[in-house]
Amino acid sequence: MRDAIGRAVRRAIASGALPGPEDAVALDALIQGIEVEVPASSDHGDYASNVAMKSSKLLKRAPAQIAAAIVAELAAETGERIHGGDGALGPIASADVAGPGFLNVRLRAGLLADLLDAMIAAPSAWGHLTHDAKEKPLRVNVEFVSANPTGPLTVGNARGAFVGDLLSRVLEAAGQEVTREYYFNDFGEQVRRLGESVIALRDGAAVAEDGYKGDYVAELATAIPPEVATRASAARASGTTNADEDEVAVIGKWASERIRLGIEASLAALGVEFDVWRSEGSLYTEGFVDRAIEKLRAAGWLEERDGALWFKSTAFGDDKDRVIKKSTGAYTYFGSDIGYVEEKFGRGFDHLVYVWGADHHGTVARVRNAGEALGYAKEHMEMLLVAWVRFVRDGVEMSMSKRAGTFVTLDELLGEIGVDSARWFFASRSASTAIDFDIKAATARNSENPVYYAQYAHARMKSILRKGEAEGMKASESIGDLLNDEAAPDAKLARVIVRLPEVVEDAAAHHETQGVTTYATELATAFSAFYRDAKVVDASAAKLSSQRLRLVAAAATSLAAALRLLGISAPAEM
RNA sequence: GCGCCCGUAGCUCAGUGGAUAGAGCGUUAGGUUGCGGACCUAAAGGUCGUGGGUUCGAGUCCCGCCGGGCGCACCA
Repeated sequence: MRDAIGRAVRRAIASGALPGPEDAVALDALIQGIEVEVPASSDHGDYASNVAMKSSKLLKRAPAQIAAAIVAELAAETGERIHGGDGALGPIASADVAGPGFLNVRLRAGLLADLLDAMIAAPSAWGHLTHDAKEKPLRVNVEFVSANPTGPLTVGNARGAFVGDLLSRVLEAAGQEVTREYYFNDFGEQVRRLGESVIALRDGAAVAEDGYKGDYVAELATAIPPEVATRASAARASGTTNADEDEVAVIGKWASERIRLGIEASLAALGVEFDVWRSEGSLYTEGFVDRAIEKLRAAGWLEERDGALWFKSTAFGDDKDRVIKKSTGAYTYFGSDIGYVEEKFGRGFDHLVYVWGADHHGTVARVRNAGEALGYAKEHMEMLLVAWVRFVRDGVEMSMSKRAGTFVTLDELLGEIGVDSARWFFASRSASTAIDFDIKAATARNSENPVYYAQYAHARMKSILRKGEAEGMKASESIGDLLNDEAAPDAKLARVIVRLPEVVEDAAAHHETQGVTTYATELATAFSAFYRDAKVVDASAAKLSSQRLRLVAAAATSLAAALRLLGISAPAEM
């Protein structure tokens, strides 16, 4: 639709109906940015655009005049294909000018039927945007969770896990090639502290003040396999002072890998699976950090000061310069981050997304600055900051202290509320908003919880299809004339069904999934209204029944596709 | 003090500079002989924190203020 209007604008200018602008670049930007929306009231047509008002200044004509010229061109438009469909789709039925210059467009009734038929012909592709085959898909790296494996994931990690996975799914649906990546620290202070804590408990000693004290540490202490214990005692006997080889290192490394496997299992239970697990240590052993530093040094972005190595981040607008290598000779996390940027782009990604907790916002500027200094464009390094979640039960905030041992693990939470509920909850809220998660409301298996509303509608659609089958009815081969009456319940439902591709496009463009949950709810609501007003399985009206069975099948396909996009199950029965 | 995020209905939250600001829950009043009542219809409920500005048009963009969250290390 956007394209159709854009072409109409260009043709109107080419034909002299509208004056050409002096600024061709501005015209391109205008056409690129044409906004098309589904009006709140159907009196305003199926689609509306404000392009005439937007372009008024640039084209030096009154909005109404511009809109009229576009309408004339649209009337001539034929063979328009929208929604990325392959079929030969019909033209726009009518377009008119309203109010201060809104362009209101109505689709030919047959178009809706064509769209539905095309969709049913390829149900598995529904909700996935098609692309020009010549166009190479964007390669995107989405790094998320990335919690260090020194303890099980807690509910605090839940939002990042879902947000990252949901974003990945939406980008994939939009035709991008996504790599899901988990970055973790398998060496250094935290892992040593973990090793020390496990050793202390193994030996019946007290855990140090800054050590890890959760129950899982005690379990680790009793689960050290013989092979690891042998290596540990050998390391101790050798009396080595090498922090990479001593007993603490051996035990710490084993414990953290074991925890990491537990994390992997927890995430898999949420339907979150990673393509790449990248350890921080490997960035050093494989030389990425050194190479990145040499690259920065050669470009003049480094400076020795007070015995430490600094990156001149202020040259890129940061508040202060940042240390890469401390005067002790040890690298900072920032050093790893720099090596990692180099490593990721080296793998050929076009775009990097980091899903970080809101507490990381202080590091956004420095990492992007370093990326720019390494020669990569800032706009290809995107940090998605995920806001805090307060977990609330009966109106009381649950305390979440690792030190006090009162934290709730992700496994516990999901055991209580279910993956579908949790996914819906996070998908329906924007990542940047701090939210309250009411565990009681999320647990309720009733109308308080919108995810069940959508799933219920799907189960009922499937139930109708089963009933039709049981009565020997078959869905018709095409939707036929079922949708000719625009005011009938059938056409109303169909208009909602076909909107999914636009919803996916918007979600991918904005990196937000709320639109998908809204769509699922709207489709479920539209189906409820249809269900109330139209009888599907009716032995006395065979043709109508078979057409409606086809319509219901299309509704089920679209609702299931929307839910699948969110990683939520679409049950046939509940 | 500086920076980032946020403030929308009683509650939890949507809202792409556009037409009458929406949804779910909660409240109130109704509905089902027909395929799943985990349902449907309707009503009440809003100075979009606040004061300016930009714009033909601002919940949306800009500035100030108020309130909340999170950061401001040669920590990890």
